[in-house]
Amino acid sequence: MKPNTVFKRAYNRGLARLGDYAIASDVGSEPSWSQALAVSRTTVRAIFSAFAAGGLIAYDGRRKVLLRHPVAADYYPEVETEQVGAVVEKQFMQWILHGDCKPGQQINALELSRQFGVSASAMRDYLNRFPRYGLLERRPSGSWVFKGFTEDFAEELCEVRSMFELRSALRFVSLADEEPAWAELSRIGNDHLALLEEAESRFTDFSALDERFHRCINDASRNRFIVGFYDVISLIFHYHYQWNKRHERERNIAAMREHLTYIDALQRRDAAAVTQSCNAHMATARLTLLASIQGVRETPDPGRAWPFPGRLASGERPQTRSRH
Amino acid sequence: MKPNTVFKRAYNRGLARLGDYAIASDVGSEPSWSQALAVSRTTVRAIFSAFAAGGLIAYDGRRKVLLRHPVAADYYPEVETEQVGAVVEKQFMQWILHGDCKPGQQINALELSRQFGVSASAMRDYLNRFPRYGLLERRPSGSWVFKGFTEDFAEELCEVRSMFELRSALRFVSLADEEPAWAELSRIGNDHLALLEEAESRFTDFSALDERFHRCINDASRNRFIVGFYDVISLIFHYHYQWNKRHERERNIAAMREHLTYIDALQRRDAAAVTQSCNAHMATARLTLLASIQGVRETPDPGRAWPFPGRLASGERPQTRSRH
DNA sequence: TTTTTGTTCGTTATGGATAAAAAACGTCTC
DNA sequence: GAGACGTTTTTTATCCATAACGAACAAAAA
Repeated sequence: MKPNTVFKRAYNRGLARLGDYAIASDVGSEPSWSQALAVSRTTVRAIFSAFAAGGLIAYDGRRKVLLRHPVAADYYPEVETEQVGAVVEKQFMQWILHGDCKPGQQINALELSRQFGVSASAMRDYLNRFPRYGLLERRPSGSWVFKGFTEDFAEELCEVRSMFELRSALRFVSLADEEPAWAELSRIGNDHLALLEEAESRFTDFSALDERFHRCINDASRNRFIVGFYDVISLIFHYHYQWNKRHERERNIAAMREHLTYIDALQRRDAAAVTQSCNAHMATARLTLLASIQGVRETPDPGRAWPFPGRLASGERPQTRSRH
Repeated sequence: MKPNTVFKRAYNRGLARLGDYAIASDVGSEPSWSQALAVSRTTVRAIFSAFAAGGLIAYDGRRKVLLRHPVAADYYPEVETEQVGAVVEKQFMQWILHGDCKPGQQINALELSRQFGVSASAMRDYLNRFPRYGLLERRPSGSWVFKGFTEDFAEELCEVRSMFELRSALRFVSLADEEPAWAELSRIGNDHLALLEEAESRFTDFSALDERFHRCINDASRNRFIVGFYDVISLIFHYHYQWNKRHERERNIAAMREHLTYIDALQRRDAAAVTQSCNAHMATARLTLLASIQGVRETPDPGRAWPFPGRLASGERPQTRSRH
């Protein structure tokens, strides 16, 4: 049956929100919470009931007054707040990128579902949604074949990416001055400068900035297929880089420099310079991705099981792979 | 539970195959039938059991001898041989294309499933597979929004199609002589000539030929994203033209002429001519699709003249996008 | 030995059940 | 009367059951 992860996640966020109120004060109406937590009022009512049962609030006629502030023990464990779909996605991407499966290999959905600890239906559901990425293919018999996160895949991905990005960038140049994209681009440029200043300490924030930048450009295409394709890029890069931290700092700094050149060309509306800087950046991204794949594929140190912790223990280094 | 449509379809094909045998002769082994009907031996055994139960064959030790030839009443109705997925797709595309559904409208999956006479699970399953076409979008709440088969959609589709097709065509030109694609292109060219000869009577066959031609070109890209994108094109065109037979003959003849020019340019490996003929054809295809959409959406005026010339009338600008 | 058949087991496609969540609809209060 | 609340109705997420289908294997026949 349907899991109440929506409730639990909203409940946790609701606990945090209780901190904004003083003891004995009214915490506000159900609709306002519905809006704030982005869930239906039905769920808000369930949360309030739980708050009341836990002695956090008390009903006083129509008012709901805060009795005490929440403590750590009030929260649901993080792990219980994940949707099955998200769990499957995470596990599946790990399975793919960790690379126990060879290109062309048939996928046993049932065994995978057991391995991931989800039902066969959930697995099927996920696989159904996945094939648009071109990594999976459906056999006529109904089973699935993993096409492989190969160099070919990366090459083809990058080829289309380059086409789309250049097209979008050139269209960006012809946007009217009052388009909000210009302001966003300007902000992104400033954020690059700020991040470069602190590159030593905060360079991992680059990933989010990178996505923001390229989405900003791709959005200018006003083409749902181009914009949608960036979801694939985003997914692949997101997961891939998560397991390839090698030379991350140098890589990111170089990418930021390229971005700045690129942004400058856009702002000058210099089509030739945009073309050049865009192509240059795409070429770098391609090389990075390819190198990254080889890094995963090569020398799989068999002595080391992949240390997928359910949750990283504190003090544990996040996501390093010592074989690099 | 799982429907036995595979069995029924194979059974019908098996009945037809029984006609090849003489009364009282051995109809052959299970493996040979498994191969011929492209189903597993398990299914063949089920079919043979049904044949025996229906008095069509009799087991004589290890031999299976034909008792009588099948008659019309032996066949399962065609309708029962369709997979649920196929039924949903057909109904859904029909609903979209002639439908009263407006762009941006929320889709009620449960009601649709009732309307189509399938289970909610099947509907959900289908919707999960569908969104890659960019026509549907998932709301965070889990429901679906129909983005609309609008002119914008068609424009964006055609834009990407043009990019991909040109890229593929230019790569086609650089294929080595011994690549089988050249032979296929040559056959396709001949089939065009043959079809033009009989255009009066067989012009509906053009649809299949058109797909074969463009797939042949797109395959040259050797890029799974480009090749995969043609599935979207194919689906849209397939279903759309099915309900827009207006001016079909003129449309098809014009397209075939353009194809022949295009093919000739490819065979001469003349990149400039390829670029020109490809772009011209893409522009025509775009106009055809747009007109076709308007034909569905607007008052279907059967008397109206075909509003798009096979070749662009002089002075008409190709590929204008009024919103830029 | 090679092919065919009987049998068993594992996997997939679909429908159905159920609790969660959202939406809709009144009623009530300030 | 606008917004808040209580209640009912509808829709969704997930799991499960089951028959269909496929694949592998052993025994039997050619």
